[in-house]
Amino acid sequence: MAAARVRSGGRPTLEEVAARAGVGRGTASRVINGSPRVSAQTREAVEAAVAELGYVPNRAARALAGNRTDAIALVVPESETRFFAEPYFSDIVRGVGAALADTEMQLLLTLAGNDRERRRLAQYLTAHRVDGVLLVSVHADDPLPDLLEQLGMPSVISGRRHAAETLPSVDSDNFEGARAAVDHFISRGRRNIATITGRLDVYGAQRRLDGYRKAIATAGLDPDERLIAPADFSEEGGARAMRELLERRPDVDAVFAASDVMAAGARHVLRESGRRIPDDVALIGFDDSAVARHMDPPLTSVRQPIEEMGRTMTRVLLQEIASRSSGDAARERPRIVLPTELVVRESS
Amino acid sequence: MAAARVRSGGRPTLEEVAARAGVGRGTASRVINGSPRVSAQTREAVEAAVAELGYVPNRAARALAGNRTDAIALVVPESETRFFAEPYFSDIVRGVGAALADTEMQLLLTLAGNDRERRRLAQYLTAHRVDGVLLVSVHADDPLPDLLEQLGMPSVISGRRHAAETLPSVDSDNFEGARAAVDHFISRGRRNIATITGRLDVYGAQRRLDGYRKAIATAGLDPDERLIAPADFSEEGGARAMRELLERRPDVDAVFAASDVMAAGARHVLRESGRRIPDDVALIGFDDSAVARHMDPPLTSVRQPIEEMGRTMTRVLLQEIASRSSGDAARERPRIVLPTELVVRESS
DNA sequence: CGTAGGCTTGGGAGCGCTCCCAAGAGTTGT
DNA sequence: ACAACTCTTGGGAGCGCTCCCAAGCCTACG
Repeated sequence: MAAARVRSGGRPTLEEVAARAGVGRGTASRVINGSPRVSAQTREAVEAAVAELGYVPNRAARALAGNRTDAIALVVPESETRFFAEPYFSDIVRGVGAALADTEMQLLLTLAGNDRERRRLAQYLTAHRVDGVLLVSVHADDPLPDLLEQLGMPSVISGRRHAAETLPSVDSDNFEGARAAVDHFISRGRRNIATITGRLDVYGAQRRLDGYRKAIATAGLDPDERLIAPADFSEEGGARAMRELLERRPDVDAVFAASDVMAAGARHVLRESGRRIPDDVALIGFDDSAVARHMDPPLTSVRQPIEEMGRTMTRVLLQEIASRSSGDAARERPRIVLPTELVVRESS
Repeated sequence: MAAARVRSGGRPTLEEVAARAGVGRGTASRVINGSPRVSAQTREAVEAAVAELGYVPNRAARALAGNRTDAIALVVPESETRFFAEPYFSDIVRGVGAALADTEMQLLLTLAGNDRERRRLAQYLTAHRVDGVLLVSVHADDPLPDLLEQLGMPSVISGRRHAAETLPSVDSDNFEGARAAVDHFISRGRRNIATITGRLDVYGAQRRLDGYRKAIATAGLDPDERLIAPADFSEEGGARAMRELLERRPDVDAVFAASDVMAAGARHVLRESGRRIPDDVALIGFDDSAVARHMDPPLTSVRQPIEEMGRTMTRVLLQEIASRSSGDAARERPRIVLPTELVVRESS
């Protein structure tokens, strides 16, 4: 009878498991936490009791007694949720989820708005709510990372804020991705290669521009600054930048846009100007999002391993947490860069 | 000095706040939880102490003592994460986040895989991990909803499993959305209107088909079953269905696809067959996703208020939780349906 | 045969908070 | 002047678990 398994409305406690197994509370705890200091026989008895009672440890009690929460937070800037909506968000989450699957860790999702809110957030996160924090899509002047660092909260950042990032970070190889895109143009005979950049206060956007420049220089092409149009990652910004480009260098025959969405804006302007893609102007984007696959013609794009970034960030964070609690104070701060990949479609 | 604010490595406790304010622990607790049974003067003193010490209540202790967690879980079927990736996931999350913003509630993200995993999940969720559950994108035969219901866990489901949904639910008006799409075709003079359906074991897909049928019937058009092609929400399925349609009724002049992704597949086939959109065949999708905006030509689509669904689900859940704890056992199960909207673009 | 040391084991203390009872203070009514 | 209430307040008990100390048993060694 099911009723025999539970006391009045409650779920079984450790105490009950211990009683059922005929051992003490401490011993039962040891078994459940996988301590080696238990005899095989006792372990079996406790495990049987756990199974029979359907015992699941009470997280709150554990957290209170053990001074940890077995939870990590994924902090997403609210303003950019839509912006990064595309596959980004769900892919990151899938990666994080995968890395957490075999763990007891829970994932807390936190949408943080403005800077004031983020400052308060640091307080809350530190007040024993989570064991660690995953920071996604952080701006150069975000106060949160530094606050968390000061408060001693294990944290990992996706991308970086700048070249000298102090937090453990997991980034994709924006530089090489951009370079591969431009090299691809060059290998197909393009010579007047332009780029539309993202907001250059975002480190990744800067790196993409660096990669573009490097490829142009390596190929011995003329590094004309008029071929570089700054934008802001938006479709409209991409369109505007493309118009400038056409005006300054009507002979442009290839455009590397630092995001698929900007490429979509550029495509629109190119069409309006009567140019064919890829015949007259080749086009490459960045992100390999759904937009790229469904564009007409399908857009060649630089793929970032988003899901793997999520997985890697999580692994790094778990290590960070583990090393923190085992007292190795002076751990190396990992700074991981994952490779990007050029997905060639019909726009180039 | 910052060090003066904290004891050896720890954060301030209620006890310390009480001492600082010169009151008892119970009184401090009352102030922090907004009980009215405190004098204005005392309240002020405690609030000052809270501010000075930067006190933040310890969640674990609260959860343990209060037998609640102040957290709700958002359960997302892992297999469909990619499928529903589009705006869906992030929009739902944004809605949920917005509804939770003024609350102390935390959002737990749970990716659940297969049925076995979901069964275990019910155990875990019930073991005092969360106060309530938000179920997103649930199949008709998912064991989780019933389990949660049996276990007495407050839950809200997005969409429904079938017409006789027993859980509180928030759905969009699939029926009217489909009807509006078909009416739009009719008002523009289309007569041979086909539909590509989603998996019909998904209630929403069934309702979209019902709406299509209703519109056809109301307009007095010939309800030819050959104009109905079943698919599975995938791009490839959409393409296959479109091929069948063209074979059975080459004179088709309008297609309502039950998802944008299927519409993209259909578009491909229509192009291949030499038909122009919308001149020869008009096309409407469902979801109003990024794919729709970037398709060529931009796709007319039925927009669902996803973010609002997230917000509403959350509100309903919070009410459910509140009523549960205040003991109104026999509460009405809300079943909310939010309106959809036809976003007209160039494909129709 | 005595003692040191290794394994297991039981259970006390305590994590920080909420709940609730009882006591003190102040009011009102008779 | 006293009983009957109401409003505040303090603090004990206890939520379920982990940590850790001490005790009980054995085995091994001098």
